[in-house]
Amino acid sequence: MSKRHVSLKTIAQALNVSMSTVSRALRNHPDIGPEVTRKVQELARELQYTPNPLAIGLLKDKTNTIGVIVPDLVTYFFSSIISGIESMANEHGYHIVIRCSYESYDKEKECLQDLLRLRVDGIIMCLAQETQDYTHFDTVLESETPLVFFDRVCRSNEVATVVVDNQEAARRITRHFFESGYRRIAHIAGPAQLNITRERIEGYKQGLAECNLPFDANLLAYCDLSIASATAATQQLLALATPPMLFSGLMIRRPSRP
Amino acid sequence: MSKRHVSLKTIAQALNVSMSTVSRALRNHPDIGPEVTRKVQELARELQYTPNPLAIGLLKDKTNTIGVIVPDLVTYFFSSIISGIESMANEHGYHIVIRCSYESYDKEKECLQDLLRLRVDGIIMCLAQETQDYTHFDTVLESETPLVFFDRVCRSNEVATVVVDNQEAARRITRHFFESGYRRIAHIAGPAQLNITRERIEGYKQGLAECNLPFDANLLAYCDLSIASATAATQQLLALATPPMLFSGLMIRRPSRP
DNA sequence: TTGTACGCGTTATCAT
DNA sequence: ATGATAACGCGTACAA
Repeated sequence: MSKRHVSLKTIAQALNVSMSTVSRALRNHPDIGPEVTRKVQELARELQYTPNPLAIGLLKDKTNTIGVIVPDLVTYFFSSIISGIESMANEHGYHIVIRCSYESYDKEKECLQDLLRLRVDGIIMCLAQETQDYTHFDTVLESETPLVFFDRVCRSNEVATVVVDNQEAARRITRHFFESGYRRIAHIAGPAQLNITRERIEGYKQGLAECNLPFDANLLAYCDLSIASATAATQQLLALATPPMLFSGLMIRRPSRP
Repeated sequence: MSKRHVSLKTIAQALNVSMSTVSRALRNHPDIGPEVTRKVQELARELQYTPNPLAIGLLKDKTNTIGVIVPDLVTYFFSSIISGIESMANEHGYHIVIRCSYESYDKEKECLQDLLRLRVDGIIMCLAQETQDYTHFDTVLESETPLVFFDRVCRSNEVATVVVDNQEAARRITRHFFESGYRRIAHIAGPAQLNITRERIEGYKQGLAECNLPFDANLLAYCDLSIASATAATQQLLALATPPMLFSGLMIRRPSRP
């Protein structure tokens, strides 16, 4: 018997009533007499009673826990996302358990298994860079544990994903510039082989087209995403006059087969 | 009955043995016959059985969970500390639940209560900037939940703390420079009213003394910790020749009354 | 060597 | 209006 925590039994014995009476009184069950209810609640407050979430979890098969796996805890991108998740989870009575894959495939598998073992009610994660094989998510799907990928995703017809919609973002920002009165809108792109680069350029062109602006290859610069090369590209464009900008938008994509 | 998870009962029924036999077989208890043990373990693997931590937690009054409260999840200082905690916790079979106080006193109290309610096995936290009153830690101490403060601390004779030992760090780095052959060692300090400033200056002077170097007021510059003012202070010192450096060391301080 | 029974804290069902 | 009991999943002291 743990004396560390007070339980229904503690209160029941102190008041010479049954545990079920205490349980109901605390939840304001109408069947319980007002006098008994008052006494029980008073003692509960005094003793700082809080229901044991383990017991409730066992009974209801629900932990109110969301598992979060990120490749890296320190990078601003991820820590800010964790911050958002924590905030939302909290607001809805959940708490989050953080795990880090360190961009490792093996570690990612381990984290995943650990979270399932914990009986988390759901998992939100970003794939590790190393991960090429996606079969370890079979276990998660079979367990029917809700799963959401963000940023780096896979198996997107089976799993809900949250990703930056690069094309839409580039399209919108291009239009935004146009609507703000600008007519020579440039774009600094990343490495040509990346998807995000292609998507953004596509959105950029789409935006231009929607605004009836011609596409001018001189206004499309490339960089390797390093600060130095971005600076160079900027200066190259500045020589042509108008400074370019690029924002990103966020889109939630639901699985096509739910 | 949850069909989501397989339990000892599931295996017991399938094999026509009792739950306790299964329980023991899985833990390689010597009392169980090798044949039965093999069968049980085989089926357990096949069914992907994992013990329910809620049940074990309830039984042992232990959750293997460490609660972590930080004022801010996004700042590098905190996210890197969380990363370290996660890593260590993990290595020792614990998982961590993250909560953020957003530098708010009320939120901090709330986080603390939530973690206690969760029955975490211990709490690691950094005080919110707003927090001036420290009585809300009474509850934690009474519950005998292990508590550790880091960086910003209070009630340090009752609670274990982990803080940067500014004085020792400044002393050591000063000696380090001396031992590396340098004889004119400067120091850039922060705002004069801060404790950390005083401590570092103290250590700096102590280091100089230990090396039999005279303290030269010209080699002590001040800044307000902003990049701009630190730059200015650096340039001021550079005019005098030797570029200064300042590192920090880490020390673990145990409560004086354990 | 294996099974039975109890307890951990809670809720829900069924009696009283 | 209140109490006894079962069930959630597990470990263990005790019985066989």
